[in-house]
Amino acid sequence: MLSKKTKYAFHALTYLGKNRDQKTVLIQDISNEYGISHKFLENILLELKKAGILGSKKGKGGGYYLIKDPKDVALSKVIRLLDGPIALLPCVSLNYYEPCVECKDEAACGLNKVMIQVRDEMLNVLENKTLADILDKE
Amino acid sequence: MLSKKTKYAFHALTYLGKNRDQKTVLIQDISNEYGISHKFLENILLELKKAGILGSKKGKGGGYYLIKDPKDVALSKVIRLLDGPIALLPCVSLNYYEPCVECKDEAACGLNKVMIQVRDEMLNVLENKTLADILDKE
DNA sequence: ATAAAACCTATTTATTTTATAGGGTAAAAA
DNA sequence: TTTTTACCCTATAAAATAAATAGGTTTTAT
Repeated sequence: MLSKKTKYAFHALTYLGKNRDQKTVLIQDISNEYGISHKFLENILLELKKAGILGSKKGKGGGYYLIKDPKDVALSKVIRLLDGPIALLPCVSLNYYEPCVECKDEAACGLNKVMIQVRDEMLNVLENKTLADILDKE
Repeated sequence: MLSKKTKYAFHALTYLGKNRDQKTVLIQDISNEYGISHKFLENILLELKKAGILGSKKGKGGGYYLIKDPKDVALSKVIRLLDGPIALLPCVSLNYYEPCVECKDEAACGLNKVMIQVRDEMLNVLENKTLADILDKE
């Protein structure tokens, strides 16, 4: 399951995507819209900014805005940023690989092979679908 | 990510599948093989038994054994049993559905639609691959 | 100057996962 | 029939992670 952090990130991105006509959007507006704690959302937006997805402007009249084209924001990127690995096992993660401690021989692990398949099927959707696809349907 | 519980369940099932020639296998043997706490594993095997995947025999010479044909144990069943939902959002879970609290209109949610796709791709593997597929590769 | 807003770091609280404890119960061997 | 063996069950504790909060700092428009 995705964490609330990731879910909130998607909500925020959706909101910002819908309001691209505005120069900036306040954290407050987004947290009001979805009933998310202001401070919690603040941390999330900061991460999205550090990742180069959002831009911001400080001071009066400031706020956040989408810096990337929605079609260039893959869903996988957002999930990895806030939640970490997409794969179901650390030993098949592309971005957060770790061997399974109890596994003697990864090459001979049947579970490993199936989970690679699952990962690839997930990525097939999550790498190709973007924020633009979400916005389309709203 | 799958929990350790689920991972251990797969290890145990693999071990039992490999040793189907024996009448029974001791918890101790499995926990030794993978370095899993005896008591923790005990709980997991019990759940697998309640779900009709394993059988057991009490008393001296007792232990656990596979009651189902490995090809009839879908990976999805094991995951749902120990971990719960496979879907990435509660609002797209087939077996553990719950609406997202912050979501006003599920039918108009773009994220919902994409996550249904992800779920279906995952299930396409996890429902069709079974314990037999894992055993094959070991 | 002042007010408004993002920025930053740390801490606390809550929840979930993992593990442990300790006995109860059934079955089989001797 | 006694004893051993190992499953069965419930409750609790410890650890890890996720979620939320706190309080100050910096920047900018007016």
